[in-house]
Amino acid sequence: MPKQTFLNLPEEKRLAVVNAAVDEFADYGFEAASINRIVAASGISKGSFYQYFTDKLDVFNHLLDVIAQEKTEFFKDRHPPGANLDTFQYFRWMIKAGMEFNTANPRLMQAVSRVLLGEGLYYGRNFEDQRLKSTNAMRMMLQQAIKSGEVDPSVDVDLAVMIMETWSNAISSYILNEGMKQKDIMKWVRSARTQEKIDKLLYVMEYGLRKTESEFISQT
Amino acid sequence: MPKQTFLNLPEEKRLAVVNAAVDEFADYGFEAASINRIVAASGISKGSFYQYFTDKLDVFNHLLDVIAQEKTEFFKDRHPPGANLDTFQYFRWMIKAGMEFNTANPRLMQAVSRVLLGEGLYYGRNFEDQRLKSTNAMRMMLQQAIKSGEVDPSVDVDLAVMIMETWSNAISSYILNEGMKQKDIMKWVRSARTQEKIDKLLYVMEYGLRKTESEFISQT
Amino acid sequence: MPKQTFLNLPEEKRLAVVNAAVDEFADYGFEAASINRIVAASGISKGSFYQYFTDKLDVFNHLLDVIAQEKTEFFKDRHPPGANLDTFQYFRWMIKAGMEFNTANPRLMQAVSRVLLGEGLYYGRNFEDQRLKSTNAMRMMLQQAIKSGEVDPSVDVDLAVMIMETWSNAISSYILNEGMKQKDIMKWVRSARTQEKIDKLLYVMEYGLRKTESEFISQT
Amino acid sequence: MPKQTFLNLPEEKRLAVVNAAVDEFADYGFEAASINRIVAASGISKGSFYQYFTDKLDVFNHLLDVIAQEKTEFFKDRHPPGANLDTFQYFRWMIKAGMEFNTANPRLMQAVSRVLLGEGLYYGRNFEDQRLKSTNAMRMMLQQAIKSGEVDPSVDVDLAVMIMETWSNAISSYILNEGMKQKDIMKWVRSARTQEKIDKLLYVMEYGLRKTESEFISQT
DNA sequence: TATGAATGAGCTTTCATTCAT
DNA sequence: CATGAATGAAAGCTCATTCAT
Repeated sequence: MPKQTFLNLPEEKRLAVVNAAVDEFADYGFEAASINRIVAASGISKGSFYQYFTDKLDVFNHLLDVIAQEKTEFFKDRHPPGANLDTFQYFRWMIKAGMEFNTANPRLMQAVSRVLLGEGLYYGRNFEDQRLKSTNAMRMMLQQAIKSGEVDPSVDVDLAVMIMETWSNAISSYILNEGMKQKDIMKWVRSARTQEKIDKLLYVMEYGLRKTESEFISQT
Repeated sequence: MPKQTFLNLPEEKRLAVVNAAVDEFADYGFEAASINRIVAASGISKGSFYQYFTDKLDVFNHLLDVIAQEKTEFFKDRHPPGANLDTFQYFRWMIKAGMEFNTANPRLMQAVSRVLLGEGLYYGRNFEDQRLKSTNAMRMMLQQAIKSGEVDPSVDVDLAVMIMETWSNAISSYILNEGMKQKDIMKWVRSARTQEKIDKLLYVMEYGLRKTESEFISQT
Repeated sequence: MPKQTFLNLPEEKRLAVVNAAVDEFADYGFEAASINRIVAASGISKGSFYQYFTDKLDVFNHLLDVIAQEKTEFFKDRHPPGANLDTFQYFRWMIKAGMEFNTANPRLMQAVSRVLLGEGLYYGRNFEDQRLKSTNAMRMMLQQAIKSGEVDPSVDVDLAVMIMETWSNAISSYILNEGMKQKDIMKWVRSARTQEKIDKLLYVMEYGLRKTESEFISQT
Repeated sequence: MPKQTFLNLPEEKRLAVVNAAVDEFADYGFEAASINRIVAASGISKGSFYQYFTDKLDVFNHLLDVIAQEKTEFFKDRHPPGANLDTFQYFRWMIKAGMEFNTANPRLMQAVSRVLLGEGLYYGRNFEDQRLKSTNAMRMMLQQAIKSGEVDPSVDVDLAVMIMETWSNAISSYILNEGMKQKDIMKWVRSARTQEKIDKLLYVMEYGLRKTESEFISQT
């Protein structure tokens, strides 16, 4: 939650700061990120930094806000292909849309996921809210699917969420790690070969879960 | 590879240093870990530290050695239950044994996995060897299983390895993150509820992969 | 090239830093010079030092700049006595003016020449430019003298430059080393006895070179 | 003056220490030379070092002793070519013999001359004795030449010695600096081109002094 | 509101020297 | 005699943060 002074800034300046922060967190992680380097790269003064943000965590939190805004913008005109998707079809669409989003903002997502997943902050002190928000979405998605009869009500929702979360994170990491090595990440992601690999990964999860729906993930 | 001076140390002192390093890396990650704090916590002088190790990376590498030693010791009397395990049964045993090992050395594993997985070092500059060694073991396990007819030869080995690696890391993280919140981690891991959760996770992967053997992960 | 922050400093403070650096380099040479001692002697904080300069080499480079400025100032009102000097008369004037300059800034010159000549930096990695600029000036002086017919064209320019450089350095060292032992260095330099000694040294070079023009330093 | 324990050492070990010290002083100068590196390179223990020498200065002093010994050995079978050399012929022979000596022990001479000339120790606190011994030799050479009628008694002996010292140092530096860049320093020194250059340098001095003998360096 | 100089604690690393074995 | 572990001071340098302008 940056201070109002930052939000009043002209967009150009604000973007310079955000980009510098993204590069810094992507390259160094949270603990090793240097405010000195961020202000040097943004072209703002050190004094200004402390009038925009209270500390390092505050800048990082702003990146989460930026993602939220970008996501809203990104998904404004993007809807699931049809209304009769079952839960797995919907999840598959969600993952692929997420991939597109990551691909459109690779450094931003790299920065944030490095910190959240990599540095343990995700499961740690801060950001628990952030994570709960995300898993709650999945949980609600599943619960609604159960309610509407799409999914077997005996499924252990918590466990299914954990699997989906793991799967989603793994695919994200794969895209960002491998993709950053490519010349044209967008082209690489959309290539038949990459899409096929992702498809297979999703099928593994889907059939694993389908099988388990009745036999293994039933409540006990 | 710490210097000989360290290896000559009385065990008590050596353990003090290792424990301090474990705590430091577990709490701060690699980049933010402070040698100052390590020496303060070990009760050795800063000069001594640099007679034991060449630098921060050297201490960390020693933790990997310690794990290797502990693993050798741990698995000395622990063998797969029976000789006729199929690959998935073997992987299940491997994961469970790994869980037991992690549970016996939670801080050590937390420190190392935080750095390797979390800080991008694993997929980055250093430690690529370390990772390849681990994935190669899985790949060989699968290949041998295919050769011996246990597993459908149409399986895409690379993809299956990636899934197993993801699964294995996810379970490790789950155990370490959730387990560290418990009063008695050992009791928690061995509880029926936790074991059941892990079983289910493994079944999801197993049935996902089995199904895919013929239909999805076939070579194209 | 110190940072702008240093150049913005009030003169008093800037001089304190420069003087401290001069003393440090004069007393310890480049490698053994301690930034800790410089900041202690200047009364600035260690943090400030690194806001003024990037590193030790940067401070030292600034001393070269200071010399350049001082020289400009010093030679503003000092011109060769007459227009019809032959090359040796000009070189003699140059050396004597240089002596006066050294005498006016003895510690500064001592610091710089100790590092440049003494520590091998002059002939080594850094500062090669600095040296070439100086020898090139001598070379051009000679070449122009040859072109204008003042000096025998058969003179080996490179060798003559080497001699003049050696001579010039030797006289500088003599003045600085012997002069620093005197109570009043200015008085000592201007004394008839010292001036006579310098004159004789210069005559030795001059007659040596004149003689060699035709017989010894001819191109072969 | 190393302790007796060092002198009792087997030659092999003694040489290892001397060579390590030579390399260290040649590469880093006196102030920046590291005893740590010397002991590491010699293969002796740090404790032993302090049983051989009292401190850094002590090792360096030993190098001067080594030079003295080597010189004695070197000049045992080397005598001036004939008995009727005038002073300048003798000086010329001396310089050339010195060059041969330097060429035979380039690193040793480089180490010592870097420290003595370069680091100001020569003219500074220590080593004044060393320098006086060397200039006294020249002074006696000149005085004896005057006494025997070879040289004009009106020569200012002090000044002539200063010139010869400067010349000698300059030639030494030239040989060591340029020579170390060559593949085969011995071959380079003995090449016609190098010898000619040295000859010319010496002629400049010689004719300069001869001219001055009667006219400029006469006592006043 | 913007600035950027100032700061001292902290960083990793190397140092010369001692001393118990 | 030989050893090498131990040590604290000091090295060069970066840090997050404050505050007067």
